Amino acid sequence: MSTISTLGYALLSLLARGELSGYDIARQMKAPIGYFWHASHSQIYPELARLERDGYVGHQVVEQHDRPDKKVYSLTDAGREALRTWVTSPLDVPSVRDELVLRAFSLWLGDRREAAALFREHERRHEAQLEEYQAIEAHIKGQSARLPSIDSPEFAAYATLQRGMGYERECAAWCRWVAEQLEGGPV
Amino acid sequence: MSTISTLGYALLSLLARGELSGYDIARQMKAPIGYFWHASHSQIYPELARLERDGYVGHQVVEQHDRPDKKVYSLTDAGREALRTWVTSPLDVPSVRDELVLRAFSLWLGDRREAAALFREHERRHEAQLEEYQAIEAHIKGQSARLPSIDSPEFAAYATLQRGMGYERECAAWCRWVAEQLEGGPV
DNA sequence: TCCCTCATGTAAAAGGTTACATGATTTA
DNA sequence: TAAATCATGTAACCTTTTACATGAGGGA
Repeated sequence: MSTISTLGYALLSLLARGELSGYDIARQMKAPIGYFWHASHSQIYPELARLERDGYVGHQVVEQHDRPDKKVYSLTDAGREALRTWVTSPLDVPSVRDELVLRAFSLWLGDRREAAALFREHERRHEAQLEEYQAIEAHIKGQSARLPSIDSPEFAAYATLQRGMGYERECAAWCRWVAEQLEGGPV
Repeated sequence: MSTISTLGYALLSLLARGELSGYDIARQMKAPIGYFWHASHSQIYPELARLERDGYVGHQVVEQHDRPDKKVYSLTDAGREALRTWVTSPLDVPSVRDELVLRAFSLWLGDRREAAALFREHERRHEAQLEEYQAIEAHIKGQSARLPSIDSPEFAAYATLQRGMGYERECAAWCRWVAEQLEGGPV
């Protein structure tokens, strides 16, 4: 049944929660999962075709009168099984690529004020993203006092949200610390 | 003078601290900068050739008797200037790709115990990496009571180290939280 | 009338990983 | 004798980004 790329699993992950068209998937790739695995439609459409060819998904054409017809994809049993075993299979820690950290490594060469402005701006952006996540969390907590069951897709989404909040909080804190050093240091 | 890729700037960042051969750079790409921008020798050698063609670096052949001769690269004025302006130029927040978070999104499908084991293992790895960073920090702090000057390459390296520690701490904490949820939840 | 949303694709280019290729010296 | 280190490269492949391409319907 040939191997599936990580992108392929990302698509299966979304389809495991319900039927979606390629266009729907492209939209879902913005939040919350897209913050940890982004893909654009030019990657999604060919990957769906590949998954279908290999028997992991199937599709039905849904005719629409006021808008273009669409292909609605759903998981096959093989697709669901592949996804299930992938979740707990061995995984190496990923190699991170963050250009801002790379720039920090050459901070001593750049203009002090410009550098401070850059880090302050990134601090702001990470804080804005954090607030977005916190609003989603508030919405979830508003619906029920306790966390969703561990076996539910809702808990899984909540877990990725927690990671998102932790990530943004840490990025913002680091940017702030760097900016403070740049602003407070000797002239 | 044509554009430089992020990888190119990564190489310039290292050369700004001193002359290095391609082989040296490949080794440096393991720590501390490599944790935020990795590259293997098959990328490094062609990129150095490109940077030289475009006038950002130059090289001298150093003959050695007991080991192979090497090409030692150094920055040109143009290379140093390009690096300097790059540090503070506008930058979009990067899109993150983390397969473990992607897997968490499908946690509800997988075996509970296997999932807990996976997250415990990643917790351990991130903690091990954190300890490695802390050892480097201890070494730096052992040399001098106060932080290195903001204008120094040492401060810049210290700043990336801080980011590394924050990153690993946050990853480990999240993995631990997920594992605890999986282990403590109802059967 | 112009732009946005819905909807699906292809193609070219850039970036990154893995494998191929060579060869001397040192260490276990 | 086998493996690791030093040293430099190329080639094939996979992934990702950006641009090209089309077309209907709705709202400002």
